[in-house]
Amino acid sequence: MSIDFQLGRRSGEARIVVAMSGGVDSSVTAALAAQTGAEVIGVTLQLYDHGEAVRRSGACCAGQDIYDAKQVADRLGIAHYVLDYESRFREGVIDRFIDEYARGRTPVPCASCNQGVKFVDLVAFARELGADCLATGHYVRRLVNGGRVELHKGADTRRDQSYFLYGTTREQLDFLRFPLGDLPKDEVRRIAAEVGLEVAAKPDSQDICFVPDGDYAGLVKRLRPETEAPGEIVDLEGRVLGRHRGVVHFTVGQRRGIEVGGQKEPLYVLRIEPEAARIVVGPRRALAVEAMRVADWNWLGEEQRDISVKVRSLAPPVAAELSGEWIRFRDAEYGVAPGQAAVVYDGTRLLGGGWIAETVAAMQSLVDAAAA
RNA sequence: UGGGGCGUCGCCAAGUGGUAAGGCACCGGUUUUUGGUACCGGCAUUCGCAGGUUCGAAUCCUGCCGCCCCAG
Repeated sequence: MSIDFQLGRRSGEARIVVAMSGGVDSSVTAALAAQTGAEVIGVTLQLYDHGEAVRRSGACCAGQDIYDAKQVADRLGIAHYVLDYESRFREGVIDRFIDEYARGRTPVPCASCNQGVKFVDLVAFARELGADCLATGHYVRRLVNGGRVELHKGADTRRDQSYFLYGTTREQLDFLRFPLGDLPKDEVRRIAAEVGLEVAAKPDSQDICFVPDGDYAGLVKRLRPETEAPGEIVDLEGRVLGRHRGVVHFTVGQRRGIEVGGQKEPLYVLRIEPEAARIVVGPRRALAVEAMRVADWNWLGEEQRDISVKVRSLAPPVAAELSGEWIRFRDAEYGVAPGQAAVVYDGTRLLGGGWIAETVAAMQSLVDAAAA
């Protein structure tokens, strides 16, 4: 297995910085970099610390994972640094995450992490080291098309991570490399085993890395107690259907956990009103959204109206029309939650994206009735 | 305390003699580097209680308890 890092110079003279989380993917990335003959420097970010060594499988960037990264670096015979980015991670990712929930929105911490700590701070550090590129283990592809650098989905569509990387700028993209983008996951694991990496069988990371037990609500509540203020659950007509134990527990589009029974059809969260500590619920058809406004755009493409867009990491992109900061879905989309990322594609190419700021219900009459 | 109606899983609700549908909620699992969604599976040996009739009752009879409505 040999990967061309497209460095524009003989690999023996090149220097590659690899972001190493301690997982399989970034470890294989480091291995592939080392195979080119370039000087490779592994960098692991310490992003948070839950006190003692966190032996939680599926986490990253703390305790055990830092140790794992160092082991891999040792085996590969490459330099390895651990950078303390805890305060930056707290401000750029964790605090933002908490604030968003307090606003009744649903954040995507992995996206803010990539577009902040990883692709701003770490890129800057790699440049300071005089590196020719920063390589990461993300499943996305960087393609050069007629002198233009493009970001595409990973070849293994089930593993594609482009959704979380929509905020990557052109300058960052010039400097970044994603050697796993063309590989299927099992091939990456096979390489890890072949090279003899201890992490070859390590479980994939999942959930929010800085929430040790999956209880993200607990974290939010500690810093923003108002998010656990009990309140009313109302329908679109304002009828009180029940009570809830804090807006922090809800996301637009959510079905389970509302705990209101006796209905003919399931209820979904339609809207969160944090000031009133109120949750508005309704049937699935009331969840239909025909358009959304997207804020804080990052754009890598050219002028284009007909696009496809993802409003969540899973689920395939859907056809839509782009007009300014507004996106209009061709068919109604369900469960569009403010705070999530809207990521725009043309085929496999990622054109850009931003945060979902507001949505327009397809069944406007229902919303108007609620406001009256 | 005259008349009428009702009481089936947490909620709603089929079922009127043949051996307890379904929906909602809830629980578990699958999927997944966000939250969710979706999908799959689980969920009343028992029908307000106590007797009785019957080969057999949630379904028929009797009594009691509780609730609702109308009339006082």
